[in-house]
Amino acid sequence: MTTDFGRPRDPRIVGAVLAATVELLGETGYADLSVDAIAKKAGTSKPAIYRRWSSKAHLVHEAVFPLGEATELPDTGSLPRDVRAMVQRSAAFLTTPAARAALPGLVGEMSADPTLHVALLERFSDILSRGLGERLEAAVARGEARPDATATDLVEAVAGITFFALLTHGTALDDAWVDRTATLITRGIST
Amino acid sequence: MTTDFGRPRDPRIVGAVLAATVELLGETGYADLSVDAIAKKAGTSKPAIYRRWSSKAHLVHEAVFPLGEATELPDTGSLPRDVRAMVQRSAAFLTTPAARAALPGLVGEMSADPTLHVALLERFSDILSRGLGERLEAAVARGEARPDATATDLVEAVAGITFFALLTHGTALDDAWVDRTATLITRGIST
Amino acid sequence: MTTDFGRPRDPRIVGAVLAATVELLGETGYADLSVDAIAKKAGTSKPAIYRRWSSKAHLVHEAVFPLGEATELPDTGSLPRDVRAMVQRSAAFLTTPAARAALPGLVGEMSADPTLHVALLERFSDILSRGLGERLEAAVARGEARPDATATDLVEAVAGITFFALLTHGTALDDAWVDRTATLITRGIST
Amino acid sequence: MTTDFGRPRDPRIVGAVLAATVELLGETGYADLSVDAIAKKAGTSKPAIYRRWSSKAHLVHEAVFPLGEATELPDTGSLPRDVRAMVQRSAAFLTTPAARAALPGLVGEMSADPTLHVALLERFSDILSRGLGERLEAAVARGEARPDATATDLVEAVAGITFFALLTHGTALDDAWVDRTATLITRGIST
DNA sequence: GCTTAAACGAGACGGTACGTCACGTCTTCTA
DNA sequence: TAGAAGACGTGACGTACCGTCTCGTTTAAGC
Repeated sequence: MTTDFGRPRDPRIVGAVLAATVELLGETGYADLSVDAIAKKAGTSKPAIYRRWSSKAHLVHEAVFPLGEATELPDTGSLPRDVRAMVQRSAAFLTTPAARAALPGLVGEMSADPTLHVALLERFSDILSRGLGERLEAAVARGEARPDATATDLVEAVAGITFFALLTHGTALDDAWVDRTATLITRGIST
Repeated sequence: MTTDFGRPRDPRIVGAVLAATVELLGETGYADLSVDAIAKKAGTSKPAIYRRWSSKAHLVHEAVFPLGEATELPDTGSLPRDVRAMVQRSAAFLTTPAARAALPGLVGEMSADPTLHVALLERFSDILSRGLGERLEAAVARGEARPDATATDLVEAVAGITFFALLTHGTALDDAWVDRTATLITRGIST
Repeated sequence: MTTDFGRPRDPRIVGAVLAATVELLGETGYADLSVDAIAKKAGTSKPAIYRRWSSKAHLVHEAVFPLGEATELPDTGSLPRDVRAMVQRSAAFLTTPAARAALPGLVGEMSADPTLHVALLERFSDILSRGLGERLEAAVARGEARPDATATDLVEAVAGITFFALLTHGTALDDAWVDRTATLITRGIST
Repeated sequence: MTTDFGRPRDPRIVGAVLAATVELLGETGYADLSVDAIAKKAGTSKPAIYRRWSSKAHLVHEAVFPLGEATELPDTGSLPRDVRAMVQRSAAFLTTPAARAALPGLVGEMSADPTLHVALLERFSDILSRGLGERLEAAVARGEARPDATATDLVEAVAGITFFALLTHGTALDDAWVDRTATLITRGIST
């Protein structure tokens, strides 16, 4: 319940802090990322940051997975192509330097902070599965997918495999990997 | 590079510390787990612990994923049954109270400590994929699996999906989940 | 080089910490004095202490030999009385429970920390020899003291003998001791 | 109560350890002197050291102030010369590199260890005041010293002033200092 | 020559304190 | 009231040294 009185918040601070966070994540990793350092790099102060985000984890979460990142997945009219697009987006999305550095740390803090847990999963599924339900239903109607395949399972498969691959492979996830993974999942839910 | 000289390490300490770690993980979670508390509960001292493990993360990793946990997966002679057994083991294994509490934290520290990264992945793949290569080749020979399906892909699918499900679902992973997931993966690598 | 920005240091902490230090010194001695215990007793924290003093020794030094303890020695107009007053003060000063407990330990740390060395000597000579030079010159002018007697020698004699007596005698230094010592030193620098 | 059985103690160890202690004291000072380092430098082990000395302080005490160091002070037949000899010896004795490094530390541990307290004072007075009583009586008989001057006072003066000078001056105590100090003390106890 | 027992080196042990770090909050002054 | 600055309490970190103990090995004296 913000009041209309008093000095308004400096609108540039949000952007500067998010940018500084992304930069520092790329340079030093999540563990060595201190709020003091972010504040310094953003040219602002710790209280200004905590006025906007309730914890370091929430800040990082928003910096790495910005709102409005996701658009509706293009409807290709074919299940295999749809799945491939999903895997593609998932991989592209998690292999940003900042995401690579931040994700494990965020996951680590999820268990301690239910708020973050919820926020992170929502953001995730928003990005990954926007409009997925209808598309899957259509595929089932076309006879391409099994009727018992759920959107949840599909997201679980795409996100889980991508995340694990991220932890395992030192390298980026190339097109060959995307192809193989998309094939596996597509067949997994096909009739 | 152990010497034969000097007082030998007290053989009871390793066990007591690992047990204390598992207990405390169940009680308090990874973030609130202090080495002092472990030492106290195990009836030993912080230096004695740091003589054996190079960091808290290494200790937890060994406590939660004990060596020799894994045995060869039973060869059922059928790919679907083999995959189901894998998923079953993977789920059973990660839903221990200690594992649930520790895994996110460990993953978080992996990025900061390459040593831990290696150790964790080795432990993981040892437990999950012991003898998997041969089994997959046999399945290919029987015409049950696609020739281009690799053991790595399989492990990635099983471990990734399980891990992600663990983060997502608050509850345990029941038989129905195991069935659905095993089906998805089996079809995914089938001919 | 104090800034005018930021939250100012809580002015009560310095006093509370110094008082707690003196109390604990009386109770437990220098060796068993921990910074944690001081912080607890003073109702503050270790970092707050280390913000103000660079080491335990510096803190103890300031607690035991507070600034402003010394006032100008009363000018009695007679060398014997002046010297007796000095010895008196020196003895009173070093036989405080806190001083008895702390001095040997501080002396022990002087060799390791040049900063402390300087600080301790300055504090000492400030307390003992404030205004001593003029008094000695006057005594020389009156023919009571030898012209070659220096203030340094006088301080060395008073402080050294007192300190050594403190180490040697278990008991306090009584008036008889003060008399004997003052006599020795007075004669020592007399014509 | 040592038995005659068993392997006899290696006679070279005592010497090697004392020598190593003196060397290390000169190099690193008392605070940075660890028993491990002494053992290593002496080519022996910690238990072998603790078999011979009950603590680090006792070892250092014996290393720095070896028994049999003192001989009877030469009887010059004149109080001034006797006192000068005493001051001379006291200064020579405490300005060894090892003594300079060790003394403050030892004094610091005296308060915590009564055994050491006694041992140190005995060693000190043995070295400084061997045969002093008779000499002082003779001086009194000759009318050179006041009848109420005690040997204790004399030792206190010599040792105290020297010790304090040691702490204060960075430099060695030269002949001029010895002269001035001897004069002060001699007059102090003269008729 | 065999036995015995203590000394030996190496190094692990419990204990305890050290000084440092980052968190998220709070308090001052200034704009 | 927001902002920068920076101190606050909390609580854990990993390290260091103490003096003791436990190994397996060596060394002499006594039988």
